[in-house]
Amino acid sequence: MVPPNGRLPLSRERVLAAGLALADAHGLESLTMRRLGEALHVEAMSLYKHVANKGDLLDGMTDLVFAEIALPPDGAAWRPAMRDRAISARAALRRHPWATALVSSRTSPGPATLRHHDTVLRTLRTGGFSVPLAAHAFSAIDSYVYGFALQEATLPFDTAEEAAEVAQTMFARMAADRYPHLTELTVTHVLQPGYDYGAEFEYGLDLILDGLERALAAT
Amino acid sequence: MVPPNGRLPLSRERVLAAGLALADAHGLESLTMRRLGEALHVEAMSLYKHVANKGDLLDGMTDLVFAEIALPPDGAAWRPAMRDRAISARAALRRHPWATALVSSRTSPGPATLRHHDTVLRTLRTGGFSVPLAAHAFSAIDSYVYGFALQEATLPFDTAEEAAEVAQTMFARMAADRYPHLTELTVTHVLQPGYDYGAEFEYGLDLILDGLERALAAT
DNA sequence: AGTCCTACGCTTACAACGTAAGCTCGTCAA
DNA sequence: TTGACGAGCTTACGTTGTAAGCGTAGGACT
Repeated sequence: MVPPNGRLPLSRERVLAAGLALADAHGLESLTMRRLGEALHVEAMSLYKHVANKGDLLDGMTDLVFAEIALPPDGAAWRPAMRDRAISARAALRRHPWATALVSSRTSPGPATLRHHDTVLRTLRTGGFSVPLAAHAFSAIDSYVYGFALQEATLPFDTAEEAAEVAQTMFARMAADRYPHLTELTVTHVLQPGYDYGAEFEYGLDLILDGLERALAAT
Repeated sequence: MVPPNGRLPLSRERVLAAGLALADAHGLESLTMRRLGEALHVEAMSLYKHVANKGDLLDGMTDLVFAEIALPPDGAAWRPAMRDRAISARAALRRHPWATALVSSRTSPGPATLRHHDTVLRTLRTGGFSVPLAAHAFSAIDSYVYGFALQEATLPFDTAEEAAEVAQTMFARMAADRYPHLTELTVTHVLQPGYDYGAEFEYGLDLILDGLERALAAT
């Protein structure tokens, strides 16, 4: 099993994991076949023995991210289940910001992705949702989660200090009084100590869950 | 003004517009500097007289898409204003599917983008929203719109017939009974004649607006 | 009229990318 | 012992973004 020469052999899993690590560390744009090979102490072309092409690599990485999302246990109540899964999904997309952009460009879902969606639907259906209402719920929640992750990934800062710095240079460039309300929001809210954009997530999520609960009750 | 030789001169506007047209017609991945030059009957390097680099080009194109979104008129009631603008935004992102992915990778907003955001905030504030509640509303609606557009852009089909075809090959590959609820949803709902994923958009949107209205009333 | 400057488009060149084609060589079954 | 197989390597090609510098036409000024 273990080869007598020093290094353990490549495998699809090792390639995907290394790709994920590289994208996490230095961004998706710096994930090239040559650099990925380097990280694995292998020539670029050797990767093609385990991955059909770069698209296949990205598909596999995307599926790995989906596999990190916690799935609701069998028989869980729909509302906490949806809430937990949405929070878990956002956390996964936040750990791997490049993945949000990939979701849009890669069209063929992997097994973890399919399993994920199927479990969500099961939870809704056993929670009393009709098929059309389950479709509504699924679409609304997923759109919100992806969209939030997309915006979060776009923010060019992670900490409050960085935010302040960015806002500073932004306003310097844009003549603050041309966008008075944007300025107001930034100065009196976003730049306040303790502000955390991530906290917005649960507010909007609960807005949607409230609405779905009402819609379900009206059935 | 008009040069004596045949062709009218390049300009940043012409370059951006041609880029947008090319991306619309053949997808973002086929937008290369050489092809863009060809479309304008110019060599690739000439474009750099009007655009700093490809990133600048993409930023400009993104801002053009934002400029297509209808802004609420002064003094409009917040709820119809938010509704119309969300619908208009989705329509613009649907016309230019590549733009949704760009929003995530491009960090520096253009003037149309800033103006757009500022107008939205103005409408909310004059509608009675406090700054924090306006932030909540802004974040929730925008996340939903982008997320929906992202999912819509991912769908590998445009018409119901194409959808049926795609579903067919997908299920053939994935052993239908491994994902029973996904199968149920697809067969009894998505593949029904007249199904239109786009219709889901307004359902989720109204869910959010209902919630915001309630939150505002509770102030 | 002659001179110069400035824009703008063109040419050439290069490093980095994804990947096709074919090679090498260690491992193991027969 | 042999022969096949498969993982990793080498080489090579076309395409990409863009740096550097050239040519030239038109307008401004003397």
